[in-house]
Amino acid sequence: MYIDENLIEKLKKEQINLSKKLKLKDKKTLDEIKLVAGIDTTFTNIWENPTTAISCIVVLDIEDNFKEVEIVFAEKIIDFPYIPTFLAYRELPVILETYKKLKTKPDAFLVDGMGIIHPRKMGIASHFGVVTDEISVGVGKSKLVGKFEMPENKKFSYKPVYVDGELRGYVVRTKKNANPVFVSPGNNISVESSLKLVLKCVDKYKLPEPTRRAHNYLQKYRREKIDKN
DNA sequence: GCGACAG
DNA sequence: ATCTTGTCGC
Repeated sequence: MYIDENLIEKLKKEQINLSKKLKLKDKKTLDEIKLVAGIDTTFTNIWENPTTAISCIVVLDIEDNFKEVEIVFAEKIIDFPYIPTFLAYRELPVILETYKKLKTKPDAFLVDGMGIIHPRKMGIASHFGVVTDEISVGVGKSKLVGKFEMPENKKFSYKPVYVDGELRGYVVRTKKNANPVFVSPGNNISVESSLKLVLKCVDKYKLPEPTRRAHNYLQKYRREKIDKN
């Protein structure tokens, strides 16, 4: 699919409209959030377009040693390239298909990528949250936009991230000697609570458990699929 | 004008 | 995001 400047402008307007539906207040208190889902996406071949996207959602009970409650996958052929600030247009379609397969109703979703740490507050976690009206949080592994200082090299230290002079999220050191992750609200949650929720989901590794497991299951799924062909 | 730019 | 084993360092 070829993207011209007109389409980009149209999508920008769409993001701005969607951002008006954002709710950055806590829909639930932290104590009410027990089932947390992690969402991740991979591709069979990232160089070709169209290509097959595979998505996984893992639901964990964070009050029961991150016990796995449900795991679902979905595949979908996608034909939209990766363009910074428009990630949702590439990955959201598969994610929504996966989301439809869930039998359980998680209290919140951790999406890999940004929430409101985005030029128009419409990172993929926010886009997902607005479309589904779920509680969502963005957890990204690298910077998209924003001004911040590096947190100290100590587990759980963090620094604020500002975009347009506004506090949009935090850079968080989830593990010592590992690069920090970028945490921001997707939808239906505040900046402060999104940080606290992610901290509650961190175990021994850099990535919060829901996201980490979704990622691991995807790698397994992907290589088994490729072995067959 | 130039560099930066989630996955 | 993916191709890939061992290896160096905290």
